[in-house]
Amino acid sequence: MTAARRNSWRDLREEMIRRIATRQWMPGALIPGEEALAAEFGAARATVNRALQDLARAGLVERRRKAGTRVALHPVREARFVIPLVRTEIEATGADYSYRLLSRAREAAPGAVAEALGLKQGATLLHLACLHHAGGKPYQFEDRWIVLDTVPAAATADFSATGPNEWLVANAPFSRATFGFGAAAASDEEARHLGLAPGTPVLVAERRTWLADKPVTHVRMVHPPTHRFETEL
Amino acid sequence: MTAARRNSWRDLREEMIRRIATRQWMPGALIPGEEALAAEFGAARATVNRALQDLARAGLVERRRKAGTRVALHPVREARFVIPLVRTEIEATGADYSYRLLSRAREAAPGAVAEALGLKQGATLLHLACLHHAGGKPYQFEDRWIVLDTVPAAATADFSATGPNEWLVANAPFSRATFGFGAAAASDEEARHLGLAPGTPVLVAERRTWLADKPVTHVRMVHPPTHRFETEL
DNA sequence: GAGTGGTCTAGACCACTCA
DNA sequence: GAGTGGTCTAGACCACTCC
Repeated sequence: MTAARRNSWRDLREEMIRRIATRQWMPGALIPGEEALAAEFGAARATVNRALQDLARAGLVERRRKAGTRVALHPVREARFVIPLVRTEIEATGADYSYRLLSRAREAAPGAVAEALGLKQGATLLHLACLHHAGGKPYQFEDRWIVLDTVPAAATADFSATGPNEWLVANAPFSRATFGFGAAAASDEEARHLGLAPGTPVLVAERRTWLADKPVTHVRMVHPPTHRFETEL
Repeated sequence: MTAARRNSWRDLREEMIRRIATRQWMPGALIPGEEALAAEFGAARATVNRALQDLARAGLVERRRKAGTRVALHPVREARFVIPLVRTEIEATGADYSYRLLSRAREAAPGAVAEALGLKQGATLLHLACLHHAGGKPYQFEDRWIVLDTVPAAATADFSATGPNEWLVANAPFSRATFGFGAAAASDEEARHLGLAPGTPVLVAERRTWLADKPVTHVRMVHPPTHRFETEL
């Protein structure tokens, strides 16, 4: 067949993006309803709907029942970062990966950690400090807290060979997670392990997970300032 | 079955997540095909498909034609950050927003900027420095380069009242973008405008956009170390 | 109340990939 | 070649909002 059957939802989406980019559909303007577009493109309404939903997810249009669909005034495009395992991430670059467990103990969670996980102050958690190397150079310092009430098996798990990271993804499912980035000055401990001067700027990523409202883990991942999280939109 | 009319694709997704979380569907295991699930849930295959596609997008399962759908071994969940306009972002918190243009000039792009955009070294771009305040306190220092060959209208645009940010989203569509996070020590200029001591750790976000292979803009957004990019997965 | 998007169904064909 | 996901269609009803 020829151009006739080129009406996949991706084709529709592409055409809609073109109309928005060329300002044939002006920012803030109402665009035709799904029924009208379906008629124009010679497609089913479900197909038009799929294309429009994708544009809405990308932030190019805003949709409201009864009000209709309009081109977003401020295209709020989203950045999607994939957060792989450290090991996977490093091996993907072709560099050698090595892991070392620095310490392991049951300790009272610091106030900030307890608060982030919604635990009462002073709760006792499993605390691990780990170091990940890429190509022989320090790559990430991992400061992890695991809630043993939620993941009792972690108490007897062996984290000396593989990181808690990998153990958890295989043994502790979660239903909700938060993720955040920030910058900070390296603490003495972080600086020592990463081979930096104390106070050096470091990139900090934090992740917390829950399984059905029960906190699972909190991890603070510290990277040298040369590190970049990059993504394509 | 429970067969009330509560078989929306979200309900199916929730049940599937539960099965993965309870390891009723083990990591790496093949799960039933769409047809079988549709029969079991008493739903149309399209509905099952919608739920499964959503799980795949979230990284919980991996799908391949003929091979079927299996629970992801390493739940490579992705973090999605919405990158709104600074103004929108600040106003959403209820704080007052104010903007100031610090400088504007045509200059040769620094090597790093030219390289990131794929321009030849020494290309002349429009260079803007701006400062965004939230609630009277410095929030973001914006160091922007605009490619006038791609966006000639920027040469005569007035950036004294509203930021290049807002002007660009309304006047310069793009088809590709990259986004990245990193940590750095504040330069003297950045520190001065953000009210920090030089060398203080700052969170740096960079964004570059292209319109059909022609570079549009490069922006470096510098935040005080108190700043956090947070997201829910 | 009425209009628009959100979703479900049933059936069909296609496209990819594995054996 | 055959099995599985990917997508399209046509029709229907529902849910939310705006007037």
